[in-house]
This record gives sequence, structure tokens and C-alpha cells, in this order.
Amino acid sequence: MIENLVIVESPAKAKTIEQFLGKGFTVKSSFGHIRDLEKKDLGVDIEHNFQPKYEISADKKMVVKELKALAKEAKTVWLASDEDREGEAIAWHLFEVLKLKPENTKRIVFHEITKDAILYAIAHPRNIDKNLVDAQQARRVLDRLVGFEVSPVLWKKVKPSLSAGRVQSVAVRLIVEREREINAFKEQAYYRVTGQFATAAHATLKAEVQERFASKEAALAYIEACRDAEFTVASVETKPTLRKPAPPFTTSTLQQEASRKLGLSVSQTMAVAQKLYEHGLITYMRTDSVNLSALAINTAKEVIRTTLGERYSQPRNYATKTKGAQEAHEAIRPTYMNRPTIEGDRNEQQLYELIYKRTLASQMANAELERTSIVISLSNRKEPFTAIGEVITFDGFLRVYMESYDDETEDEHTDLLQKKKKGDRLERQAITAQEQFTQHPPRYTEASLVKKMEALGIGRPSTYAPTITTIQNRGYIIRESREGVEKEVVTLTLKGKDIKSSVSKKTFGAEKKKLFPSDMGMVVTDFLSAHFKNIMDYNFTAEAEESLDRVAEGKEEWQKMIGEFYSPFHENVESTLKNSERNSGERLLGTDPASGEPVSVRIGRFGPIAQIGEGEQARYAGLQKGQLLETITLEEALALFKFPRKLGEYEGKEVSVAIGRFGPYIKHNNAFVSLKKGEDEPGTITLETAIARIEEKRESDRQKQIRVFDNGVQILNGRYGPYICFNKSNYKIPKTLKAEELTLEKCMEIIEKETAQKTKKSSAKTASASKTKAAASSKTTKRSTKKKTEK
DNA sequence: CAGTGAGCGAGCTTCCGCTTGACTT
Repeated sequence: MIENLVIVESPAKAKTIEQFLGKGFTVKSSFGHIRDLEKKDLGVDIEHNFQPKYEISADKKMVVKELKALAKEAKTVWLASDEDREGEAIAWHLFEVLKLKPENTKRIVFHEITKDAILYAIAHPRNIDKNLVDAQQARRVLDRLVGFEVSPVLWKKVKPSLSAGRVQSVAVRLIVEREREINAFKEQAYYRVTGQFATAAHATLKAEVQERFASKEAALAYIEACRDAEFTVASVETKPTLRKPAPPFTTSTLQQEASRKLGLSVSQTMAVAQKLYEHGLITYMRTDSVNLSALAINTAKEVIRTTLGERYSQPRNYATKTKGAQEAHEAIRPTYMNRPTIEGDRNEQQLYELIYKRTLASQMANAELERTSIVISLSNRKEPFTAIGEVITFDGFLRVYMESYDDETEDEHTDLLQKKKKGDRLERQAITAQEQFTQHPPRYTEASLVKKMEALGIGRPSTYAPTITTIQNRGYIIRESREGVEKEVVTLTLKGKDIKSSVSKKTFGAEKKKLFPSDMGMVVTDFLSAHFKNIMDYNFTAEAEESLDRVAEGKEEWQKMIGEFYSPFHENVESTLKNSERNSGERLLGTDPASGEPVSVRIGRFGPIAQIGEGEQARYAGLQKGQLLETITLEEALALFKFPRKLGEYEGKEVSVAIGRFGPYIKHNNAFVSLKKGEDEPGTITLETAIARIEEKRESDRQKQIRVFDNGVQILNGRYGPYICFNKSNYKIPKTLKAEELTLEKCMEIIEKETAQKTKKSSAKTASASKTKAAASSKTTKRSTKKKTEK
């Protein structure tokens, strides 16, 4: 017999709370939702007022069984799921599934895991808020209806297995639209003029002309004027400014800062944070709140006062401004403010430190700065130079933490400026005009996409990372780095009385881990925008949230709300199925001058292809990485058909060059050799260079060989150390063995052992796949392989 | 690691939000 059973959502939370409550309380976790709409089928009975059809989720059967048994013998059951829409629904599902009785069931909530908060909650129980539960049911049903009615339209009209949803489709749209803005962007060259001026004590003062010069001639005219001008300080202005610390972390801001400062992907950040949470080092990591508990604020104050002094302390409460925030938890903060560092791997330590400093800084005094701007006029032109510098007069929170931004600009931290006075004459040193280019809007990173989604109220802290993974797995978007292009940049320099013009090379437009749309992403976005305008609207979620709020307040019945959405929506689905054209993103580019046949591009079965001619005689070529259906030109498409290009023969076998999935390569006698980046061009490479590349590859392959046995077994040196290669498969060498000392017998033993293991595993996988669902298992394998590569 | 490119049509795919492990190269 147990006295009290408390059910929370997270097992880590359960452990902590059990300690606070002590004897007489058993604390268990539901591991989130225990019940959901039927996995197969729609799971909603449209005919009967949208009655949801719930089932216990497969992975929760055991949890439910255990909770049921405990609930049966408990005198009182305390449902302590989070205080938000989902949490309320979890409490209600538990109540229903565990067959609890109203007289011995109590609903309690707390926003922070502190002893006081828990005890207060126990002393102030309430009933399940059925209106809030209904709002969750409406949210759930809405998402199911949208997802499960629109996705099949895509299967018919675009490609099987595609998906659409309230959140993911809009996230893809953001990336597609940004890419189109970038394509439409017309880059412009301009000149920026900077100058150096001598001051006392051999220091130089750097200043810049605010005006941009549209052409080389205009810049030259200005510099020529500088040659003969006199420079005078026209004004010096010093203004004190304040800088405030950023609020403590939410999921979204943590993901952004971890990406900028530590280079972690959104899902890596969450995995590391999860570890910290499980070890009791930080509070819950999926939160939209910037609120800190009174306990946290007080201990932070203590730490700051004792280590940095009274002046650095400034306790603050932050208010959450995010649209649709539900604030069931605290902000993400260290559990103990007196622990600046922790044990753990590199990522754990760094992420913890980031959280620690951000939290501490949020409770610290403003930084005080003096911002000085000085204007330098010249005697013969009206565009002056200006120099801006900041001096920190009191560092405040900056002593601990500085927030970063995506577009950081350099600032001059100099007090040189302040020493200048109006009317001072300045001695001109070098003046430079350098050619610049206007920049297109930036592509999204994972983290900046999360920021945008949060601003639009789309998605929740628990779904940001999975959503980004989903749209990548579906092939709508890809995250990659691209090299920039080299451009010639003109620089005009005035030194003494000489003006020199020079040309240097600079790289522009390099992208690091940015999100690009795929052709499929663009085609699907266009299709959905054309036929499901309201769902693709950036305000769709925000408006739905307003209706959900009315349901939560008891002002509207949830079925009525869903009904009003569903009838026009469903009609739209039907008419789209009937009337819309199949969409393959086809574009006619023109005619092939050689054959007179039409040239077009579209999405084929294996991806985007170019096509010359029609019917039986049509010729096909796959598009290259980075080429889009939307932007490829006739010339670029025709160039794809120039491969494979025969170069000649070597050792009696044909040598040809072609372009594959991984870029251009040379093929010779069933061997593949990549072209050398930056040196070889697939269109112009000669037989001689190709042979040289083939020989280079052979040599490097020989370098890799540690041992070769007669029957084809090889021991090779790879990226991750030595391994065995046999029949085109690779085998891991156990760490206990030395690669150089392996005998053929030993190798064969390893090969046999690993093949046996592999077949066993793959058969086990198919068995479980047939039970649960193939998609689920393939998804998990995909995710795990990804994890590996990221490590 | 590596050029492909049709279509008989079984049976399948798909959503968003709560939670953790269990999976591998």
C-alpha cells in the first residue's frame, strides 16, 4: 500500500521531487504523453462530431501498466504534469486511462522545481481544467486533419511519401522564399573610403566616410580631393550609453547562442542539454520562459556579491514576450549558481558554462560605456569622415557574458577620440577606397530558422529540433556549406601625394552550414501555396492559437471550432485532388541548337533531370549539386550533356571524364578518380592530366595498404585507423589486435564474425520493423547514423 | 561513394507535441 502517488512528465524531475517530498510519496513519470490518436488511419471520427480515437502509444504500454498498478493501491494520486495545454491533457489522459476516481485524484502544478514550490503546490490542489484539455484536443485534431489530408494530395500530385503540416510546410516556405529573394537580388558594386590620421604619440586614428561612392570614378574624384585637402575636427561628441544583459536562456535562444558560440547544431545542443538536465546540473531545457525562481535570483545575487562585489549585482525579473509562450517551466539555468564549471565532455562543459554565464549576467548590473563620435571635415568636399569609438567605463555584466549576433560589426575600442577637440587640425596619412558589393539577405542557419519560427509562433520548444530534422530528411531542404566565388576587387590608395590603383582577389558569398531549399522543397511549397493558401499563411498558427485560447477560456466549444475550419478545408482537399495538375516543376528552357529538339528540366524519379527531345529518343542528364530547376539556364543544361567525354586510351582501356553525384571524375577500367579541385576542369582536362591523376590515385591507394593477401583481403589505413577490406565490404579490426600483425586466418575470422553479426542484426531489425512500422525503424537508423557523423 | 530516368500497380507513406532510450558505422 502506498500513501501518495505523484505523476510528473519527466523521470529526472520525478527523482528530484521525490527527495523534496520524502516519505509517504512515490513519484513516477509518465514519460510525456501516454495516449495519442490512432497511428493508422485518420484517428478522428468526422461523422461523429470529430470524436478523437485514442490509443495507448506502443512505447508507453509498460509505463501505463506500472502506473495503473501503483494508482490502484495509492490513497491519493497527484497529477503533476506541466501547467500548459499539453500538460493538462496529459493529466486528463492519465485520469481516463488509469481509471482514477475524482475523490482521490488531485491536480497540482508548479513552475519551478524547488522545495517551496512543490510544497505550495501540494497544499493548493485543483481539478483538471477540461477547457484547457479541450483546447489541446482541438490542437491535436487540427494538426492531424491538416497533415493526414494534405499529405496524400502530395502523394498523388507530386510524389509518394511526401509530407505537409501546419509547422513543417511553413518552415520550408521560409527557406524557399529566402532563396528566391537571394536569386532576385541584384548585386551592386560601390566604394567605401577609409582614412588614417596621425595623432600625438605615433598613434593613428581610423575614420570612415559614411557616404558610399557608386563608381570607381566617383571614388577617385573624392580621393583626389583628399590629396590636397586640409582636415579639421568638426565636432566631438561623447555620450554615455548603457548596455543591458540579455535575459536567461529559453530553448530557442540557447540553440542560437550554442550555434554561434560553440558551433553546435540545434539537435546537438538539445542532446547535450538533455544530459546536463539528467545529471541534475541545469533546469529543464525545453522551455519558452525567461522567468527565474526567487531561489535562483537570490543565490545568483549571493554569488555576484561575494565574487565580484555589490556594485555588480542587479537582481532582475524578465518578462516573456514571445508569441504563444506557455511558460510551464523556468528559464534554462544552472541548478546551483555556485558551480561555475562541471565535469563532463567538452560539449557538456562548454554548454554548461554558456548557461551559467548567461544566467549570472542576467542578474548583473548594466555595462556603462562612453560612445564618442568625431567628425572630420575636409576643406574641399562636403562628405566628412567619421570615427566612432566606445570606452567601457564600467563593465558590469560584460565581465561575464557577451551575447553574439549573426551580423557582428567591428567597433573601435579606443579612447584616442576623446582627446580630440573641435577645430584641431589633423594630419592625413593613407586614404583608401575599396570596392565592396552589396549583400543579399542571409540564408537561414538552423538556429536562425528557429528564431524566425519562434517569432511567428510556429512550433514549440520540444519540436524545433525534430522539425528541422524532418524537413531535411524529407529532402525539402539541405544544410550545407558552399564555397564562395573569387572576385577581383579594386582598391585605390592615396599615400603622400601618390594615388595607386591595385586589383586583388577576394572571396565572396561563401556559406557555412546554411539551409538551402531543394527542388522538391520549392515544388511542394508552390503546390501548397497555390492550393492551400490559408495553411501556408504565416499567420495561420497565430490565428488558430486565438481560437484555441477561446476554447481554453470556455468561450467556444472545440468541435465547433474544428468544424468551422474543416468544412471549407475538406472541400478544398477534394477539389484539389480533382482539378489540380500534377506538378513536377517542369520548365522549358529552349531548343537544343544541335538537334532542334526542346530542352526542359523537371523532377524525375531519382531527382532533378534535364531532358532533350521527347518520347523514345529523349536523352537525360541529372542536374548537378547546387543547380536548381528554377534558375538553371539553357546553356548550363546543355553543358550537362557533354559528359561522359572520351579522352582517349590508357593501358588499352578507355579514359573518360564525367560528372557524378560527388562532382567531376575520371573513369578508367572501372576505377574512379576525382578531378583536382581548382586545377582541373571537366570540360578541358586532357588525357595527359587524367593519366597523371589516375597514377596519383594508385600511389595514394598503395600508401593506404598495410598488407595485401593473395585472396584479395587487404588491410588498409583509413580515416579512422586501420580496417580490413574484402569484396568491397569493410570490417572493423578489434581494438585489442595490432593491424600489422594480423594473419590471413585471423582476418578471415574477423570477416566471418562480423558478417554473422550483421545478418543477425539486420534480421532482428526486419522483425521489429514488421511489428512496429518500417518507417519508424528506418527513421531511427537515419538519425543515429547522423549523430555519428556529427561526432 | 560514382553515368540511371518505365510505370503492371500490392501496400505503404503522412501530422504536432509531450517524453526517453535503443538503435548503429
